[in-house]
Amino acid sequence: MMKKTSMIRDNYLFRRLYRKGKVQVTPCMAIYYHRGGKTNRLGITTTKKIGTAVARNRARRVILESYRLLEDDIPSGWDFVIVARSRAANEKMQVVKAELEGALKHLPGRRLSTTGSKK
RNA sequence: CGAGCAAGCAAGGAAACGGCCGAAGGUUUGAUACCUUUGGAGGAAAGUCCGGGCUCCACAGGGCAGGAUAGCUGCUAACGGCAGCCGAGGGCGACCUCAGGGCUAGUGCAACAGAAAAGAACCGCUCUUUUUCAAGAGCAAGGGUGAAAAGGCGAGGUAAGAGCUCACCAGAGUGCAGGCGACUGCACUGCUGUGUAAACCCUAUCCGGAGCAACACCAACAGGAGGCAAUGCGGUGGCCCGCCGGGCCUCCGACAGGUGGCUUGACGUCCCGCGGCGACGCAGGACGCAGAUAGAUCGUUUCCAAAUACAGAACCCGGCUUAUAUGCUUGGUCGCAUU
RNA sequence: GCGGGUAUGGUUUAGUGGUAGAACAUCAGCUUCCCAAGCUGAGAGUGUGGGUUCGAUUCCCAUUACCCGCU
Repeated sequence: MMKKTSMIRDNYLFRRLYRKGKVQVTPCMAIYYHRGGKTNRLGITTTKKIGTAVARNRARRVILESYRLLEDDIPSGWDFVIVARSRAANEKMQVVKAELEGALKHLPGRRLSTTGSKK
């Protein structure tokens, strides 16, 4: 069933992902991902560049909801940090969800094959 | 009907499915997880410009320095806020705006132009002497400069002039009357060197410092090197005193987790009564009550013509300022038309 | 959340009420066969909106943007 999304809260985890993780960039966000524990963990960063507190809250909510709807289809064992870009606050939730889905489609293939070549 | 003025309100709603945070209750567990019920952002939550509560430092003490305010009377816990009134300015008017004390306490500044920017005389005017040039005396009306020129304007007066005299006007002083007061009215006195205090300053009143990352508690921790020192160091803040504490500073290293504070309070909304022009005060009743800690109110679909602006509590409250789509309400004013 | 600061030509900066100055850069001319360097000259600026004042970069208020410190 729907289980609770576990969140990344500690700063050192964010720093590790920024340093060691791989990046996938879409118009609305930048996704950092790295191998983690048994369950998937998610962190969301909304910087002041996005806008006011209302815009930051909306970007965070939209990304969290997109992730929540896709969570069952994502292979486990990854940590994610999603950095919202300035368009995320204005887009509808379906757009963000489609972008996230498209970006994470690479994950299983990347996990099976050992090729680390970036596109 | 048009234009304009003032005051005020709302700040989407409904349904279905799914999701987030808190509280209470229940089941369960080694941690916890699940279920039910219930509550869950704003008029500015914003900017942090003022004021207060609260906490710690001596329950806050003395002095200096510094800062804030600036018509009067009140309201308030307090205020730089608000109300009423006074004065000045603007508008035909409804009404609006004003840091609105003191340059006859002192000091300073007033570029350029101009004779002169504060106890003024360049061009001038008049009289006397003199053939003339010029010299002496008197005057401040006229000229031009400037943002500002020695009260304004007219008449009398004079050698020429001048508040020298007079009427009106502006200001100042004195007296009387009214008002709690700011101030207003009347009379008298020729009393009249400008502006600037958002220049220094003076006067009056007020202000101790820091801020919930305050502060308190629990858990954990490891110390080493160098330097200074009882006329010293810290609490304590710009300085001195006073009080309290007890060695202090620099570098390297280690730790850097949790709980409380945390929301019931000068509380808000509605109804009603009394006092007050009003701000507001007093009294009664009913209802309501976010408390997170990477930080919660949303996502999708449908309907309502459309629902979209500015924007998200972070210790709390009273103001101010700034941003704001759309839709309304009420009361004055002016103009036109009709009766 | 709390506290503090800055804004001046394209860039780095002076300027304590009276015409806003300098350096580098840009442009034009001279010099050179050409370029560079050098010399001469020109253009270009007070974040925004109000207020005080005769007059504001300067003083006061508001606002915008940016920067810094405190876990």
